[in-house]
Amino acid sequence: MHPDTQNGFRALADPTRRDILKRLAKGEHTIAQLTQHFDMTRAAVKKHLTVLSDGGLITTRAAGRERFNALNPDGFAPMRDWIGFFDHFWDAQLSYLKDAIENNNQKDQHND
Amino acid sequence: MHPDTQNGFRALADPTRRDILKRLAKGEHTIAQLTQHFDMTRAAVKKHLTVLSDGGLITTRAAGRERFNALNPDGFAPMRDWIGFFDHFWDAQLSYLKDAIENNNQKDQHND
DNA sequence: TTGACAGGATACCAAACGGTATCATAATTA
DNA sequence: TAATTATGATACCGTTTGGTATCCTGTCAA
Repeated sequence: MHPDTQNGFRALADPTRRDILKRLAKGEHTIAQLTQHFDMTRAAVKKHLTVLSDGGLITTRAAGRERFNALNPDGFAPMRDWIGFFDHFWDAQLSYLKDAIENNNQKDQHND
Repeated sequence: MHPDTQNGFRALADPTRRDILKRLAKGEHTIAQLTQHFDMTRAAVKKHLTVLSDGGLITTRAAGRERFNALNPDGFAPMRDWIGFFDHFWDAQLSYLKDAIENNNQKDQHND
């Protein structure tokens, strides 16, 4: 369905990258700005940004020698949809639980 | 917030594991049954099931010498919630777009 | 009780991953 | 122009990961 599901989930699997996304949610950041918040080199942050870009979760806007990285909210759709598939099973489990409770009420009468 | 976010996202980052979850959505499976559908050994499938279990996405029920693996729909909540945080920014982008369109309508009047 | 069958555990391997160090390039600025 | 600044690219390194092969344990059936 969504071709970027794999790259998207891969991008979300690392805590540093999830942290980067949360920071980008507050606004655009250059690599240098992001690096200030992490205990790693600029090159390492750059690698994370590449993975996030491959996953379609961020976009980059060049301005002079700076490159502003920004959130791409649309990029979350494949993962949101994939996980959403299982919402149905959560509902199913709920109704199963409801049935179980009702059955228990009946079963209580003959102590089973 | 959710302690299992890391293990959950890690579990979802592999296509074989996502495939396993889709198959478990159809009902319980033993390791041997799952292995039939994949081009890998039972030991490899077992490793994937361990990762899925660490992520809280499946549960296991023992019956004799068989062990039935089942979906744990509740386990998806941490990832669903984490991604859900960014729904707000999608809305924000939409309203930004709406504003941009409205501004463009005004701007059209002086061709800017 | 002895096989056969389902699964667990571990050692091992190649590839991918997260990170650093280093060098190269383009754009500001003194 | 020369120095500085912001970034990109790449080689390299230790660890993790996905996979196999192998052996061990527990359960069912002759």
